This record gives sequence, structure tokens and C-alpha cells, in this order.
Amino acid sequence: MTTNEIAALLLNTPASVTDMLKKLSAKELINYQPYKGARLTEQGYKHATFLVRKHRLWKVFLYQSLNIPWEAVQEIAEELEHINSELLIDHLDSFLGFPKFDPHGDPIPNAQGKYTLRAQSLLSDLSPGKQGLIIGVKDQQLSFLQYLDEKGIGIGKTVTTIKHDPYDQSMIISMDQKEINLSGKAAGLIFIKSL
Amino acid sequence: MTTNEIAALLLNTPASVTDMLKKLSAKELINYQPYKGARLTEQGYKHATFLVRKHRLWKVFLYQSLNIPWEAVQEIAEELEHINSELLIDHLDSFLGFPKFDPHGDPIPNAQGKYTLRAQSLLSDLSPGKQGLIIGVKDQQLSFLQYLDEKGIGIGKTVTTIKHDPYDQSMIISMDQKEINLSGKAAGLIFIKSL
DNA sequence: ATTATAATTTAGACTAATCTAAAATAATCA
DNA sequence: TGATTATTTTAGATTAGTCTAAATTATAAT
Ligand SMILES: [Mn+2]
Ligand SMILES: [Mn+2]
Ligand SMILES: [Mn+2]
Ligand SMILES: [Mn+2]
Repeated sequence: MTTNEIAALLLNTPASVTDMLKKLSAKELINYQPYKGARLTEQGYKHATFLVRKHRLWKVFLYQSLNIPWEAVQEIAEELEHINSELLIDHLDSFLGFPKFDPHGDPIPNAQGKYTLRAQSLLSDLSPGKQGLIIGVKDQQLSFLQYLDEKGIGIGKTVTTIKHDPYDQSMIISMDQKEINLSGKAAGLIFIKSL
Repeated sequence: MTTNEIAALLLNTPASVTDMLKKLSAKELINYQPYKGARLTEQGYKHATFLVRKHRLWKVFLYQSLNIPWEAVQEIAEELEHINSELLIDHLDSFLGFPKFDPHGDPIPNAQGKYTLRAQSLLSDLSPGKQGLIIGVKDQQLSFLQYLDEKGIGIGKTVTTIKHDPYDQSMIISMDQKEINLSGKAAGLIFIKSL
């Protein structure tokens, strides 16, 4: 990734990113070439994968065990993920029954760092008359998740495309015996498994 | 508390403590008078109580839900306690069934900050022939907890004093139909409820 | 009541993580 | 290919949390 990309993603300045790239490079977590961006080393990739594992396992715990709504788990998991204890995480994984996906549908690396892959497509690509099972979301922003909550849309729901508007890409889908209007933008952020 | 007491407890230097006392005082969490020590304000006391609540609830979770041994929970809870979310902690409390004591027998403040009190005495004060139920430990150091593990001593065990050595205060107690030797020092660190 | 000792604070320094503004380098375009 | 623009790095500053050594203040002991 390039310096500016990282800065934009982290909401930091490019100057701060450069400083940190040098530190991560000194720790051999990335290969960094001034002006040419950086790439994770194998060690850095393992670090990152463990962080993702921690983050997503905590999300499952918060959502499934504690019944915290899916739009609130992200922020809390953002802190929990920084607690460093393999013992803790492996026990948590076992307690949760070794889940493969988090409450937003993201895959959870196992203790060996392996992800479970599965076929997925976008709801926006589901042709009229076809059925799909909602398995994930592409955007985890509060506003988007709340938008879905209001319409009753969530993971595990089965939907059928009724109509696709050729002009603005908005869709009418049927779910729970009701018809729901969905903007093209939203439909493009919902992952489904076609049935 | 005085500056040196705090420094000794935290394994920091007195100079660092002075610096921090000034900062906490500026935040109105303590009343601090140079050269005369510091005391928590009401606001500071609430802060502290919430920290204790978080710490002890996490210990219950680690021990009871995740089956992490009681000598390992302290270190992990030391980090978990710093995650700030009332929502999280209140859901955790509910998930755990509103426990009143942690795995080392320490009382857990409820959401209103109230502690549950209970009568307790030291195993070292249990007279020969009398029975007691182990309900807590005064020291949570790894070495002490491992010493207890080796002897099979833990919370919930019922013990009877067989003999009290008048010279070195060491005791012989019976537990699970076995006789166990215990140093005077160790017996003075075990809380019991006399039966 | 001095003097010696102990406790505490201050002065000055260091590291980590951030920032703004300026300089350097790379990429684009005329 | 030279000028312009965009990207990236460097220089220098700031804040938080820590430290050591020196100065100050309080306490204890003649
Ligand atoms: Mn997430
Ligand atoms: Mn985070
Ligand atoms: Mn504890
Ligand atoms: Mn802590």
C-alpha cells in the first residue's frame, strides 16, 4: 500500500504514516521502500492475521453471547482486539464453538491463520425471480447497519428479487412475505449466497 | 495515600507518582496536597469502583466461561479492565448471572457501585476440631496460587483444623479425607467462612 | 532547638505517537 | 523534455508517561 492510502484509511496524516512505516520496517513487519510504498512481510502478515482473528472472535462473543446489537460490536471489538494472549483467544474460540464467520459475515482465521472461503455474490446482482440467502455486508458503518435494521434485513434472511429498476438500480425484494424497497447503493453492499 | 506508598505498589518511582498525582488532581479525581498525600474525590472513587467492577467481572468470565485457571486470570483481566464501555460491562454482568464474588473471593461492585459484604475469617484462626469453607485468598500472586493448586486447596473446599503448631504456626488440616500440611504464612492468606 | 534522615518535589531528559509546514522526489502533461 | 502537480519525506514541535539526579520540605533524634 502507499503512504497516502494508509493515511486516508486511518485518518492520520501522511507524515505520521511515514514515521510509523519506518518503525514497522525496523521491526521487520513490513518491507518499506521510501517513495515506493510498503508490503507486509510474512511475519507482519501473521501479526495482522492474528489481529483479525481476535477482532472477529470478539465480535461473535459480543453479538452471540452478550446480545449486543451488531451495529455496536465493531467499536468495542476495536479495543478488545488489542489484548494480547493466545491462551485467551484460543479458549474464547473454543467457548464459541470455533465459529467460521463473524456477525457481519467476515471470515474468521483459525488458530493456524487459515480462512474459510465460500461462494458469495451481491444482492444487486440477483436476477428477478431468484432467491438468495443474506450472508454478509460489505460496509459496517453504523448508519448502514441501522438502515438495514429498520428494514428488517439481516444475516440469515432469505430474499427474492421482484424487480430491478434499470434507471437507478434500485430494487424491490421480497422478504418475510413483505416487499421491501432497496437503493442500488445498499443492494451493492449486501452479500448473498444464491439459492 | 502517600506518594511513596503508591510508588511501591505500582513499581514506579516517586517522581512519576508526583507527576501523575498532579494530573489526576487537575481532572478532579483526587484531592492532592503537595507533601501531604492524596485522597480520592467522590468522582475518583466512582471511577475506581467501576475499574474494580470491570476487573472482577472479567475474572469471572475468564475462569467460569473460558475455563482459564485461576492463577492466569489476573494478568489478562489487568488488560481487559481498561476497555471502557458500560454497555459491554452491564451485558457481561447479566450474561454471568450478576456474580457477587470473583474467582479469588473478592466482592464485585454492582452497577450502582455497591459491594456485597460477608463474614470471613482466616484459616489460621480456625481452632482445632472446627470446620471452615474456603471463600477467598488474600494474595493473588502466581506462586501462592500454584502452591495452593498443588495441595488441592481452592475456593469451595471444606476444611477442618487438625492441629496448630504453637512454635511456627504451621497447621495440619483435613480436606477431602486427606491430611494436609500448611505453613502459618499460607494459612494466614486464606479466607474462610466458619461452619 | 538544631541537626540528621526520610519523604517528596522539581529539573531536566527520553521515547512513542502524533501533528503542521517545508523540502524533496516522483508522476503527469503540454 | 521541461514545467506543473501530486505524493512522500523531513524538520521541528507537542503531549503523555516515564526516568535519574538534585533540591526542597517534613519528620525524627539528639
Ligand atoms: Mn469489524
Ligand atoms: Mn483497534
Ligand atoms: Mn484481581
Ligand atoms: Mn490494568
